[in-house]
Amino acid sequence: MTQSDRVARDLRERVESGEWPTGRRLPGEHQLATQYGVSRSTVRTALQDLESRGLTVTRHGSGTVVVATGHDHQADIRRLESMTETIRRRGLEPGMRYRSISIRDISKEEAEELQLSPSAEVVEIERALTADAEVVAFSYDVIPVDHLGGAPDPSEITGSVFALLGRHGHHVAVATTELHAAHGDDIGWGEKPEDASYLVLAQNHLDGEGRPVFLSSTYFIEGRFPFGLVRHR
Amino acid sequence: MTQSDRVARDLRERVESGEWPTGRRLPGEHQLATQYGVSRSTVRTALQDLESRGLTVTRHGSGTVVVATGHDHQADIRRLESMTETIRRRGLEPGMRYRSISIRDISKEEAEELQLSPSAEVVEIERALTADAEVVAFSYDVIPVDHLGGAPDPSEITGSVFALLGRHGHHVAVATTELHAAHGDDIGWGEKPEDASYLVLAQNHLDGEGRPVFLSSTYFIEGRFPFGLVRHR
DNA sequence: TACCCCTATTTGTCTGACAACTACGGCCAA
DNA sequence: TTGGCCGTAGTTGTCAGACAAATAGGGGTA
Repeated sequence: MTQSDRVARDLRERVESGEWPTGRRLPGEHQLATQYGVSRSTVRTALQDLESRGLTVTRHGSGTVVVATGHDHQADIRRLESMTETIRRRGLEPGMRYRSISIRDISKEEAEELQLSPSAEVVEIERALTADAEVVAFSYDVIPVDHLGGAPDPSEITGSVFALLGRHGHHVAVATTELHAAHGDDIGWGEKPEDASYLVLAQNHLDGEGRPVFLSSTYFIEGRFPFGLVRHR
Repeated sequence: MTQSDRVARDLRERVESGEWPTGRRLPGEHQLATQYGVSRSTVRTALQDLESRGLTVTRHGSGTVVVATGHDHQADIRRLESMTETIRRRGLEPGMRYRSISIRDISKEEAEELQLSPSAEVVEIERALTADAEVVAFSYDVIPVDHLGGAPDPSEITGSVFALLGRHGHHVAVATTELHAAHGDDIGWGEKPEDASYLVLAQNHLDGEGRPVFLSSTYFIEGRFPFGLVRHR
């Protein structure tokens, strides 16, 4: 956690709290620097973070104005975090219902995406994600057995896959994601809405050096988990 | 277009071209600065741009490593641009088929989102977006009449809504977006796939000072227009 | 009223320096 | 041999001060 991270986080919270409403100009960089007791370059780094999130727009000679105060009740789809974190952030109690944990041979496509030998083995986890005991998504995770130090004990697999892999030294940094929409009775299991639509996130999770860590496909039940983002030029 | 923008664009192109494959470390900031003939702070600004797009990860004391070379055939959903630009960027010929252009009273929800009086009037445009003559999405745009300087001549409404509003002094800077999934026969019209799923972008476009400019809901036919992004911590 | 110009303010860039962190190799002891 | 400690070189983070470039606003003039 660097200085500019701290300043950026504080500024984000102040913007999201509405201290400066939409359209208002923020104090100048020099003023913010003296207020926070840091240099102007540190403030500039923090302000670039806000702009990259689409909260502000900075223009040469003019200043930094707030264009969006952020979306409290929506999950920012650009932000990568475990589903557990995302649900808890919204004030709900996360939970999971496992359907199956199995070990099988890797498929050809998976081997290519994970940059593994076609003879490798993977753990496939099928589970439903719940928020306050209501199912919000169905998730299929594909984890190389080698990344877990051999065939795992099923009892070891609880909670966040991020945390599980972190215990084995694989720390997820980014995820390349494809967005899709789907519907049909062949999606999900158990109690689920009639004729639901699903927002699908097909993801390949990478560590800090770009090495593939694991794959996941998550089917969010439409209406139960709004996703939002701020797009910008 | 600033110096750091130029450096950032060039670095992006080099990363996307595969000059440094995934996992490779970029040259140090000092080296890049001398190569580009700019200061290190300018290079840092450019590198922060790459990181904010999820292409790289920079760590204190270690360096900047490429974690994703970018997705050529996918549209980056974080990037706000007109559909015309997005389609052309993929090497396809964009087109539009208008279904209706009508003027009606604003709804209560729309008035709130656009921060307008409940008695204002809006132009509603229904149209299909095509790429190489194939329909890829159905779009519903809602534009305040006042932003067009009074009731528009229907012949004036051609091409990008962004360009249309730009001619009237309203320049879109960001868009707050909700993501949804949908399906059903009541979506779209004319020739369309049987029982298709749709990825829905419900957007509120804002200008450089955070003022609402116009609303749009776009229904992308699943499979015809892949959206991607890089999520990161 | 419209236009121009000047000025104060603000962001963009530069230079040089030091602090903080990381990776790596060598060394030593078990 | 193996494991851990330590020093060193290289890298990013932060600092200070300065000037360049762009913008916004006020005042004067035609």
